[in-house]
Amino acid sequence: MDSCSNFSWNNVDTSLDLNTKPLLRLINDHLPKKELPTSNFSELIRTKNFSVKQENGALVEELKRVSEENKKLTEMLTVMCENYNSLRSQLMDYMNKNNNSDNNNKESKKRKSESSNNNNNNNIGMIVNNVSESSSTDEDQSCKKPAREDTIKAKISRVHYKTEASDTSLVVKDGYQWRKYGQKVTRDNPSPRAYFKCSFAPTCPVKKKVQRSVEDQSVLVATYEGEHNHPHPSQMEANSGSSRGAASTLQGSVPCAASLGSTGPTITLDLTKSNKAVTTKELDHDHADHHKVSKPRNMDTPEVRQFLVEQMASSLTKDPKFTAALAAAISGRMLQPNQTDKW
DNA sequence: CGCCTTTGACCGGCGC
DNA sequence: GCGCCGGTCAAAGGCG
Repeated sequence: MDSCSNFSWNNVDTSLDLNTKPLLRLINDHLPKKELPTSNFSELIRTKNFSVKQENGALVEELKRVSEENKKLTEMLTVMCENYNSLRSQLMDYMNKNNNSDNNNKESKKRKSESSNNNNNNNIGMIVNNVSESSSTDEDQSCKKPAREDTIKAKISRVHYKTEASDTSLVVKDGYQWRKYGQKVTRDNPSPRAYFKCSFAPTCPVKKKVQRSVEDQSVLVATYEGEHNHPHPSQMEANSGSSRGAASTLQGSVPCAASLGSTGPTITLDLTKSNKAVTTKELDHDHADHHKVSKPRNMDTPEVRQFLVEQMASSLTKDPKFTAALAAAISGRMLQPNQTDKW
């Protein structure tokens, strides 16, 4: 959240303007009309004067009541906006403190064994601090992950993959080729954690850990460490003459999508359908060199479209600029009902 | 035969 | 120093 998201509701006229115009129209409709024949005016005065005055008075009273209600609502909105701003500032302070403490923890806890791997990632220059609701286990471990002193921590991104609950494998089809080198049952999570290295290792230092979420067993939490120093397999194939440009668009975006959101890198991919649609057998027919690579053949499927739409919607809703602009637009619409035809 | 997964052993950091 | 724990290694076996 940056200054752009510092949307000040106080700058917006929170007056609700509760349909006072229709009310005035209603009053005018009940008021004596100019075109009344003057000859009948005195008679009309006698017959209708009392009822009109009575109705007029009632409408004026209602107008006063609505105005008071409008004022109260405006005050309530003002209070809410003030509370919102104060809460937001408190949240910002809290997050800043957490980030500082996390960085301190990461620097204090270090293991020698992986320092060399991190050397290869210094050029990445991107630290991802995840605030994920379903990955407290990894959260704790991320504090223990190695971080070289006076160097930038390796890029760590976490991706949530939605899979079928019946799918017991810890295979995440992210398009890259992985070699499993270990599996452990951790203390905080009864589900085993699988350790993968990129098949291009030791050239490529990227590792990933895959573990089912404690809260939702159908969600696979994949934690990526480092960044691939080689092209995405689908991109390699595209470069080598394969005419599947759309495939690289999607698949290459998966690891990178973690940095899409400005508020947090964690994304969730629903692979429930794609798991059925894409099998390794299909891929074997295409390229034996990448026989375990997940590679959707038809990138124009409804699932892919939905995924792209969700990704775009997710990135938009996570963008504070967008939400602020949306809030301002809605406020403007509420305050300017005459311009509704422009929507 | 080569590559992969499995799985028990081992390593190293950390807390007590 | 010891035990716990997460992470890694490497031998054995499976598979195409």
